[in-house]
Amino acid sequence: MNTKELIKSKSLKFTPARESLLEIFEKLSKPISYEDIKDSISMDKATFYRNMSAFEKNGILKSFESNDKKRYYELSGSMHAHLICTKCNSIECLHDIPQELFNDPDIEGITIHGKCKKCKQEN
Amino acid sequence: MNTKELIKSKSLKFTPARESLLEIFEKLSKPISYEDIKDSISMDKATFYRNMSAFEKNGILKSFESNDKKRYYELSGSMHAHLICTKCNSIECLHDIPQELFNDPDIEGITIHGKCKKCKQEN
DNA sequence: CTCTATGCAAAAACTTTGCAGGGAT
DNA sequence: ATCCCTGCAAAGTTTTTGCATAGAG
Repeated sequence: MNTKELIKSKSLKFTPARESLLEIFEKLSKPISYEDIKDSISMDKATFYRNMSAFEKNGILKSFESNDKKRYYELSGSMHAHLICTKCNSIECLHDIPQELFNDPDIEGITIHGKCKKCKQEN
Repeated sequence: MNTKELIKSKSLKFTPARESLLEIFEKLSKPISYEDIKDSISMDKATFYRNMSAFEKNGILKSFESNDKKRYYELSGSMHAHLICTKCNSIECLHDIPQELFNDPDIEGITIHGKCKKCKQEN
């Protein structure tokens, strides 16, 4: 299903703003905050957040709050854990976390707090 | 080590504000936000946050950002995971998480996202 | 044509900072 | 007496809301 079909399948209107947002999410495939992409999208922050909200409500995206007080959004497809660096606040997707953990239907997400590779070296 | 000794061991001044804060943390032993206790402490929010910061810098407390955009603080003693409810944002300490996970010195904290007991029933 | 989406500006929610006065050691 | 701590008010940061206009279906 392409971007247009995905959007229309949720009875949402297909607009340039929404198309560009989903393309960015598919291309980067990592959690993204408004701050991360505000310079590469040409839309007001209200539009960004309202679309995030619409996408999340329709199951296209999921989101979480990081340690830097920003909300991060990502496509809701793959189940994986996140590592949030306790020093630099960077976010890394952990695709090699024991998949059994996610077999528990009660677990919707896992976040590990620790140092990222870069900050670990600098210690 | 009592409250006074703990504070002085960090070369911090022992004040009524700090004493009452640590007593609350010891009594409740769960993650606490400013909102949670603002009515039961008689101190300005600036004092609360500045003391949280001082305690955290000295290893007395640790903190994390929850899904409700509030920062939660707790005593840094025990290693346990947290369950943050994806529906009501309540926070629960999970003391029965496989302790092996915490043997990895790189793991400083674990957060599980899912429904709390109460919200699970209501589904 | 109708209803949703967008931009702009203002508000909201939580935390931090500046400054002057007060208190611990 | 010296610094650190505190309260108050103002500013900072991120996200949300109100309202008028534009655009999708």
